[in-house]
Formats: sequence, C-alpha cells, structure tokens
Amino acid sequence: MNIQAEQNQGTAKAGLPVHETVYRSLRDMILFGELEPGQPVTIQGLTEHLDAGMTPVREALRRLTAAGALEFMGNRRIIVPVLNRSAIDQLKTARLALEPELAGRATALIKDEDILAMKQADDRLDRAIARGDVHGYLVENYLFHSHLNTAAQAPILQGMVEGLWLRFGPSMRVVCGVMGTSSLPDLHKDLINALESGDAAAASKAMAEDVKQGMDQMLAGISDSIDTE
Amino acid sequence: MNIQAEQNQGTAKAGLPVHETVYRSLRDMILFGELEPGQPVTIQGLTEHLDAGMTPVREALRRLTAAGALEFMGNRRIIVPVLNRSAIDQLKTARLALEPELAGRATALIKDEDILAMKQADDRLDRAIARGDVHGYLVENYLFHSHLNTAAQAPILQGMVEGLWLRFGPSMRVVCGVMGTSSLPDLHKDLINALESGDAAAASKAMAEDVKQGMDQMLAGISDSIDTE
DNA sequence: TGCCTGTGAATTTGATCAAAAATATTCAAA
DNA sequence: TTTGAATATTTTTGATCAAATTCACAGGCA
Repeated sequence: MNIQAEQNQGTAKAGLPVHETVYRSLRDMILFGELEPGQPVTIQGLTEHLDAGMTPVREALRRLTAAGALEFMGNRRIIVPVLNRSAIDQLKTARLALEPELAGRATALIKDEDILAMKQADDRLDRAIARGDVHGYLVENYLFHSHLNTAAQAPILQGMVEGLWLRFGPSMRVVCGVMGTSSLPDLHKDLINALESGDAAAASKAMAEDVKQGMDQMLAGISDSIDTE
Repeated sequence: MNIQAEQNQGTAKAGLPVHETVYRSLRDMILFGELEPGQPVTIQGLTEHLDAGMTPVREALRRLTAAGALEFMGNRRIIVPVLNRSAIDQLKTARLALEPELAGRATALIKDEDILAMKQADDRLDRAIARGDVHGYLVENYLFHSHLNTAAQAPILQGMVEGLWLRFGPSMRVVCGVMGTSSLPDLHKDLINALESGDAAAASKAMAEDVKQGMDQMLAGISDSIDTE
C-alpha cells in the first residue's frame, strides 16, 4: 500500500524519511497559499528554510514538478506556476470531470462520522471566512473536500484531484485575497444534505456547482492579468 | 547581440541533463511494456543498466512514483504496480472523462498534416498487429493517441492523460500478450473520419468507444488474477 | 518460536563541477 | 563628460557523484 497522503497534518512526525516530510511541507505551503504565483523556488533556499539536505529537497521538488504544482523553466529555474485563462479552463474541465464523480461514488460509502467531520470542517470554514482568515479558509475548504474524496474509496481518482488542487492552490490565495470570499450561495450545505439523504445524483450536482463557482471566481479574479501564452 | 544566449545554445545542444534522459528511458520502458506488473525496480540495478549515477536515477524514480507509474511499497522498495479490478475501473472512468474531451477539442484545431501522421501511425499499427509485434503495436498506438492529444492544445489535460497511460502501460503488455489483439472493430478509422469531417461530437464518441474497448479488454484479461485490496 | 546479527539496498550528507544570473567594468559614441 | 551597450568578473544555484549512515529483511542460534 501507499503510505503517502495519510496522516499528514496533526501529530504525525515519527520516523518518516526526510524527503517525505520535505514533500509534505512543500505541498502544504503550495496548497494553503504560502507561495504566490510567479515566485521562484530555489533548492538551496529550501535546504536552509526547512533545515534539510539537498537531495531530499531535490526529490520533493521533482515530485511537485511532475505533478504540475511547480514549473520547470527552460533554464534550470523552478517557479510557482502563473495560471492563464487557458490553464484555469482546463483545470475547471478536469475538476468537473472528476470531482462530481467522486462525490457520487462517496454517497453510498460515506459513514456518519465522516459526514460529521465534514460538517465540523464546514463550520470552521464559515468562522474563518467571518474573521477574514484566508489561510484558515483554504485549510478547512481542503479538509472538507478531502474528506469527501477519501470516502469515495477511489485512490487513483483522488490522487488526480489532489494534483489539480496543487495546481491552483497558489492562485486561490491571490483570488481570495483580492475578493472578500463572500456573497456565495453555500453549496457545501447542499452537498451535506445530499449525502445525508443518500442522493448520489444530488451530491454530484452540488459538487459540480461548487467547482464551477470556485473556478469561475478564479477566472474573474485573474482576468485582468496579461495572458502570456 | 546577446553572446550569452549564443554560448548557451552551443553548449546545451548535445547534452540533456542525465536525470531527464534517465526519466525518458524509464518512461518508455513502462509505456511500451518492457517492465511487467509486480516486477521490483531497484535503484542500483538501474544505475548499472542505464550507466548513470545514483542521484539522477533516484529523481527519475521519484517522478514516476509521483505519477503513479511506479509504486512505493511501505518498506523502501519500488515495484511496477499490479492493477486490480478497482484500479482498472478508475482508470477507465478517468480516461472516459478526459480523452473524449481532448478528441473533441482537437477536432477544430487539428491540421491536415497531423491527421496524415495519425493515419501513418495507424497503418504501422495495423502492420504490427498483423505480424504479431506487440511492442510495435504499443508504440504506434501511443503515437496515434499522443498526436491527437497534442493537437487539442490543452497541455494540462494532456499531461493528466499521459499519467494514466503510464499507469496501465505495463498491464497493456500482459493483456496483449495473452489475447491476440484481434477481432476488434477499428475505431481509429472512425476517429479519423470524424476528424476529417470536422465532427467534434463524433470524434469524441469514437474516442470514448476506443477507450471502452481497450479498458474492457484489459479488465477481461486481468479478471483471473486475485483481487488484492 | 523468538531474538539476534549479518547483508544488502535505500537514504542522506557533503564535496565538487558546471552553468546561469547578477554585478562590475571597460570602451565607444554623443 | 556622460551615457549606454558590450564584455569580463563574481556569485549564486543546479547537477552529479562518492562515501557514510540508516534501515529492512533473512538466516542462524538459543
């Protein structure tokens, strides 16, 4: 089995290989908006920032670039990708193709305790929004979706979706930073209702709407920047 | 003008970085059936087989494991993944979600020369089947699809699809080896026709059928093995 | 059976080399 | 004299390798 992607946050610290811990740190930095699009990522800068050797950092960067979470410039520089309209459109297409499917699959499999955890994450999400805590919003939103995706018991599809989230993570922060994360109809509640009534089609639909809402918001927020192919 | 740029071009011409060449070698080995599912992949075995240092091999392996093309066992062993029914089902779902979309997008964008190249690949594919050349079949089949996917000008979606192909590459060989790759209605021809008449919906449909055919064949070929996990 | 040790592979470090960016410098033209 | 571009120098950074360390598994021994 695959040990990665399990027990990432919280009290997990024991005995993992260094390259794995470095990978998770970097992944969280990308996912939760601590890196901004366009920012260069140097390998030596990370060795001292994370207090790790060069090789583990290299390997973590390889994994992230392979997933598209970081971009490899022609000369040997690595940067956080800047998404243009085409990229966002593709990400929206991919998310709409996969995440509603996962939501539908999860409906029949999800347990009450998972739904409870999702509700709690959603509550914390609302409070984060109310207090203007962008980082908290990103974390809880991820946890909410991650819980659902895990419940679908489709690790390959789930992995693909997580790769997508890694791609638009940094741009999420920019978007949320600009617009106040408000005035959005709460599709998470609809999703929860669908899960509780066991309506797979409704859950799938709600997820599709949530994805559309998020990606369209992102498109709007990015539209002013220049579209460099 | 810029003498630095000239110097760069001159020196960078012959030698791609080692980790990149190692990655491509390994990717081709996986894609075209030179590794079989379940086979262990040792890092030291590759260093001497590919005559490369240890670090580049490590990094190439990281990229492949990140993409799911190789699997990281709990202990620190790496193997070529063995696909169970659930994995094949997920791959089928993902392919059906993405590849018809790419085919549809490509229809309006593809150039005559690209269609010609696809026809030629398809011809070589037919000849490879006729002569029982499994490796040739895999190569030409990949080239055929790769051409189409490239034409869609959606690099993110294309990258996701290539990741999927990496996952089922090794199992393709097993399937093709067992059953004689025959008696299949030629959906590639339908696809070409759809492209030539500019019918995006038909191209999308043909691609969906082709994917279904391939993955169902794979499911049938694997069905006798034990369903672990 | 259960513990212990040996073997081999993976992991990690540190050093070294090469390449590219940043900076300083020189020279020519206005 | 000043300005600007071309060139030389410095510095940063990435790529690679060889050695040392850590870890997992297997076979021997009580």
